[in-house]
Amino acid sequence: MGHTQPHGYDKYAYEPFAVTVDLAVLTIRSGALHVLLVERGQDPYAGHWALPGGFVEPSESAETAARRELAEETGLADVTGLHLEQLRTYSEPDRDPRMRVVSVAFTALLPDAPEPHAGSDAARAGWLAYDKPRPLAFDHDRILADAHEHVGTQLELTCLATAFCPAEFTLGELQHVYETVWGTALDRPNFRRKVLATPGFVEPVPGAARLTGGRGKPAALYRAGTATTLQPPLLRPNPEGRSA
Amino acid sequence: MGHTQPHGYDKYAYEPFAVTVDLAVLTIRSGALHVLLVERGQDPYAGHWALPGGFVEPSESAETAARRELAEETGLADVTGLHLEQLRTYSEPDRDPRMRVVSVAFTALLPDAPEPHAGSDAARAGWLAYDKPRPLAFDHDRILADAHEHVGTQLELTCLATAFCPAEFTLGELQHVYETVWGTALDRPNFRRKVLATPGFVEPVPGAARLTGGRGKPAALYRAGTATTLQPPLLRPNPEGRSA
DNA sequence: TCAAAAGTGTTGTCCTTACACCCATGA
DNA sequence: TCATGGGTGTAAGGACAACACTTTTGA
Repeated sequence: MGHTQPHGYDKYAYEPFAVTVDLAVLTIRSGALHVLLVERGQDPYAGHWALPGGFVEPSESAETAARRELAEETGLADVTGLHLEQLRTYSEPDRDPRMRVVSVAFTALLPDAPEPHAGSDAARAGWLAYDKPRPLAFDHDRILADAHEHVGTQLELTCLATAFCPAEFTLGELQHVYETVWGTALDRPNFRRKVLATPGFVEPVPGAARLTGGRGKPAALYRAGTATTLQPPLLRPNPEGRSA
Repeated sequence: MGHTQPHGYDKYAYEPFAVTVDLAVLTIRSGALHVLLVERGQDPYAGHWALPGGFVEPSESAETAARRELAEETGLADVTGLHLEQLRTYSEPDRDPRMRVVSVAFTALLPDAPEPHAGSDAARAGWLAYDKPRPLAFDHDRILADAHEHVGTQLELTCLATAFCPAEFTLGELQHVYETVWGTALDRPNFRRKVLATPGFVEPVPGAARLTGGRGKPAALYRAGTATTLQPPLLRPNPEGRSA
């Protein structure tokens, strides 16, 4: 911004850039990772699934636009508290065949999954299992993969996992978040100790317990704590590469 | 991209967005962290220091534009191998008083510091000590702070530190990178063991040694290895918050 | 009484830390 | 011979992995 300006201040000297947001909205449904997708109603990629998103309006920041789109697509009344995080920006010149589109991608994590409504441009909208619905329109496969990788890394380093859980949750549910996103099983005793040993990760709800699935011993309930970072980190069992 | 399009395909229906890149180019000079800055020649912020950057051209991705700007600003002939990483995108509507500018910010790390040339729009360009030159123009203070934080976190998790070093370096120099970016002292024996115990972090240059500053025992030389991630991470001594 | 899920205990291994100490070089 | 920086050794403490085991519920 404000640097070398090839042709002075003529705002229309160049082919304009469109700026959009794309949202990788993740949730856990019936024990599996799901992603919010819309089915495109028009070309290009008519009939393909795509990430929800839309244009940044003149008075908005990308973050504001993302939150507005999230509210519109999920039908959630209050998205102010939801975890929304910028992923990265995709700007390859040919990523949209119609014109030059630069897209700021976000990840959002939801505790449970209200049914979405289809927007103006979309034929359908819904939660689809993470593994299934490829290929997506445009470069959305890559964006979604980047989002998954990013969330996986964030689980190692931060207390983000609680964003997938409702206000009160059991440690088993929290562990299930990790196992679902990472695709690996964790040792329950060790996970439990690690979480409880991290100050501010979770705080107990006194006296409360929940019967989980009707089977087994009732589990104590916890709320998300105030801490944001995990020190030391909670590393994935499979020592596989991280990008970031 | 390709989602709800309020007014069809009229590319000029809206006030256009300008898309730029901003570069936080960091290096270590005489033992201190330095950042590449340009002094603005025109309003707004004439006479203020700012991060180098410029417009993304119609045929470029943001990454390509960033690499081009880096080459132009530093005068380096070959920037293909240099470490360049997308930081995040800044899109607040009022961040440039002239028009709507969305900027994709990058971090770049350089081993040594060739003197930069001032560009067309800039009065001067140069390496300034990281702590000194505030406030910068626009929201560049925040971008620079985010870049610093990001690099600090990357040093914990990846083998990125070698990007600050020349092709052959001593372990003392590598340790100095950590100490400079983090602002903390590290225990030399432990640092040494940690680095050497990580396969692919560094590889020894057989038989080579360098007299460091003319004083002390000559140090063995190492080259950057092929590994990219640190497993397990090399945590900062001061357990202070990370953002991400 | 059994299956299922929560929760506790224990042990060995690895990593980290905080040191003490020796080595090679220039002044 | 001293200051300076490189390099090795070591013992204590913490974190983690693996596993056995107990508890509490519904069927």
